[in-house]
Amino acid sequence: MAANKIDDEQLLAGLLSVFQTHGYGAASLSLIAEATGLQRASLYHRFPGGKEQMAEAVLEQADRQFDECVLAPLRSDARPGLRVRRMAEQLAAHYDGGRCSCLLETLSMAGGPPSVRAHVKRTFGLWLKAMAAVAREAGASPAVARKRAEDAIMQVQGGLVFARAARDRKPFERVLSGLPALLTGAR
Amino acid sequence: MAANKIDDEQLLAGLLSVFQTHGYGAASLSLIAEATGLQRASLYHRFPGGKEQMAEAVLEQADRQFDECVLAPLRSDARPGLRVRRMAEQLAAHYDGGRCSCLLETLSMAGGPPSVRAHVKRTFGLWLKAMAAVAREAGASPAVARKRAEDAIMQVQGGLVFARAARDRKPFERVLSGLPALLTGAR
DNA sequence: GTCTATAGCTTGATAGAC
DNA sequence: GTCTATCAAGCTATAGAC
Repeated sequence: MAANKIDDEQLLAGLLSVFQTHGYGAASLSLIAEATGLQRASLYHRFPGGKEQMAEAVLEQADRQFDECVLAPLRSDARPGLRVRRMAEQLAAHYDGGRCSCLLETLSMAGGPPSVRAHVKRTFGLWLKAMAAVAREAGASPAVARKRAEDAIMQVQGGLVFARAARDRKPFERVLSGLPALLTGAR
Repeated sequence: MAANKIDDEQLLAGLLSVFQTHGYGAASLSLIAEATGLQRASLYHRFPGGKEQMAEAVLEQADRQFDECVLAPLRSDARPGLRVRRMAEQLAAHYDGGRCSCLLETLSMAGGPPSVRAHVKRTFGLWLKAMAAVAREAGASPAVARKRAEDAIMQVQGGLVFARAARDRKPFERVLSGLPALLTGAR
């Protein structure tokens, strides 16, 4: 088993940065080759399914990373407010304080293959469920918990769009610090 | 002055739909030609500056439309809560209940020319200012008014991203109906 | 003002040397 | 496993007929 010149971690990091910033349609193999350090033909050796498979791989990696880093704190045995605060800290790191766009946002744009859009929808559902579970533990009814989780996702996504479009990351940071109160229903 | 086969309104509507759904980088001239009913070469006659000028034109049109339809209700002499409710109704129509992405969101992605990204930032500023003015009239301090306006924009943008990515428009509708209370500070 | 035709480049993807 | 070379198709943009 000949060693890969570029290991999977580097490869997926390059793929992530390109899909995250350009979306599916505008992510060209030239951009990906540049970001990963591999030639286009080498990318097809690692991903025979082409660009679609590359996007799938980066979504799977993002799922794992998101679960291990961002959602993991939600499953601790601390009190709900503290758990959410830790998730917010992980979110801040994950999105580099608002400097990065969300992969789910950019890959949900028109032009991508149905499999990719379906994956994005599914991942959104997992995130929603994890946050609603904490809201429930904080005392909310199922309906209210879901509503709070939806609000949390919308505020995070909106904060990221605002940061990118208005080039002002402060509101995003404010959203993150407000998440514990939002999800637990604290005043 | 020979009559245009496609009038400016149709032309800009086609441009809008393409840039809105695909962003700048993935908006190809073929897609634009198909959406507008003009051949690629004819598009260059109307927009000698090419794709960049097309994006600028659609942003200018969007600014006008946004000001005339969405922001106009904010300048009426009704009480603040009612003004915001009318804006929310216009927003619902503008984004077709969450079926459309926001042009400002898609054009703020990487890959577009600096002039386009600068225009997007400026338009965000106008929107922010208009909503902050209503919040002030409802009794908020300048700082609080700005914060409320930022929250409103983030929730709307987040709601649109959620609708597209999770394919669920309900939370976006809920955001719109909550805007009057959010901006006026009502409980 | 719109069209057909075309230039020159880039795209996604493949073949084959090493 | 990665590379260079290549393909057909797509791209942005231009030239010139009508």
